[in-house]
Amino acid sequence: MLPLTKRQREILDYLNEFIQQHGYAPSLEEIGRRFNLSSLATVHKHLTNLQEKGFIRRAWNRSRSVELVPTRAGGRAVELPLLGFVAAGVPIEAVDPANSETIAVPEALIGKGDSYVLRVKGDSMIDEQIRDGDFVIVENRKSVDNGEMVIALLGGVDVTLKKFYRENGRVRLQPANPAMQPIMVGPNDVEVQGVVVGVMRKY
Amino acid sequence: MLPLTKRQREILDYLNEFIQQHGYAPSLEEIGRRFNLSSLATVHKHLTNLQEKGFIRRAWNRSRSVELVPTRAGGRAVELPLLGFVAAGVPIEAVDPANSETIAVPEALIGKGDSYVLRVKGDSMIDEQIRDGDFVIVENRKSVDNGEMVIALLGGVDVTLKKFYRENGRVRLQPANPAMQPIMVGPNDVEVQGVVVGVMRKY
DNA sequence: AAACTATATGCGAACAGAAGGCGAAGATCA
DNA sequence: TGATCTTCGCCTTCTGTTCGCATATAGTTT
Repeated sequence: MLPLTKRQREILDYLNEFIQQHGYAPSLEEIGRRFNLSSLATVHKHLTNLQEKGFIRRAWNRSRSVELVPTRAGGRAVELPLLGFVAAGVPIEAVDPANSETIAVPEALIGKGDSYVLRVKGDSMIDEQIRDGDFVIVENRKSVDNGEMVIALLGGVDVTLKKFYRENGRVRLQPANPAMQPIMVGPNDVEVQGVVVGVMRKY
Repeated sequence: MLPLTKRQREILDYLNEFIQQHGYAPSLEEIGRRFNLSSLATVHKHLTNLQEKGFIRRAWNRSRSVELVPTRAGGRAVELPLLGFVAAGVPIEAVDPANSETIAVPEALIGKGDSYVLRVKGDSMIDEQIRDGDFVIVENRKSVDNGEMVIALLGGVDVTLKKFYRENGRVRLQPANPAMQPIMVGPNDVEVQGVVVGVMRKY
């Protein structure tokens, strides 16, 4: 779908609005009146251009036969930084934040605060329906509720993806893979770097 | 994709912002004004460089024909229709397509053809890391490779989410839940309505 | 350190083609 | 028949392209 010029965009927007409002397309004369065009030829040429660029369809020589082609552009989404990988027991392979990649994430999947995205390496969370290669959206906050999935910094070194439980003054970090053991630590040995609020996967 | 200079980055960001805001690309003159460049030749050369480095596309000698090339992992997002629910053995609770909801999906998760989104009901695909409540992005195509996950129409009635295998001239529809049995049918009893190309989940 | 080279950045002017516009006449549809 | 769409020729304005020239800037070689 080719890019539009300013005028073409204005006209397309008008078509959109008109059809939305009336349920049928405007006539050439109506379009022309809206834009103070005295010649229908001008309007006709515009429609032809819009058609060639793939934004509308028209039946030949039919009144008000303009149809909008669904545009599938620009939803509400945010570009979040893709900071690197996370795996059980391995530090994040940090990417230089300056020229890091970003990835578009639907706003619906994002929490309130700052967020970023990590790519999952390995199957440590397989029983939580997170697999190798998935993108996890992480909200940057320290406060965690029991059972939430967190990015945890262990002893200042290892960064892992685990479920978080407070138990008798200690903290249990629970992998979701039956082949792996939970980790019990004191509350001071673990620092929560963020909470997983969403997951995306591409096949 | 080659690294950008400071100036090139500034200009690319401006293009991004302008297109986002107006729905069409700026003219050379507008770009020049924004950066206090008195010569269009300068702007033109910048665009040429951006194009050679692979960040934009341009049609030759066409007005406002700059297009942003989606970056590797990032890109933009698209509003796809949220058509309803899908579960094992229960038809899609179809929503009127005219005034259906939409949901923003990163372009990176979407296939080539038309796509839509369904919400998963039940845990029939739990072993494929798809759980109750997940959003699956479905590409609208009939051709399936072995092992792909499909939206299948059975006997013209039931719509289910299953993995698809061709075996000895028959078709096996495999749920990914050990508590459920695979379904064997003839190739004419099953119609593939689409292929799952992505998953999104919100906690 | 100095010389060199390639690239990026910048200017202004001349030019060519695309986009936008006009009016009139003809063609179709309902 | 009346409402609409199509086509044609011609014009103006907008916009992109090219050319020659000049100055930074960074990396390489001597």
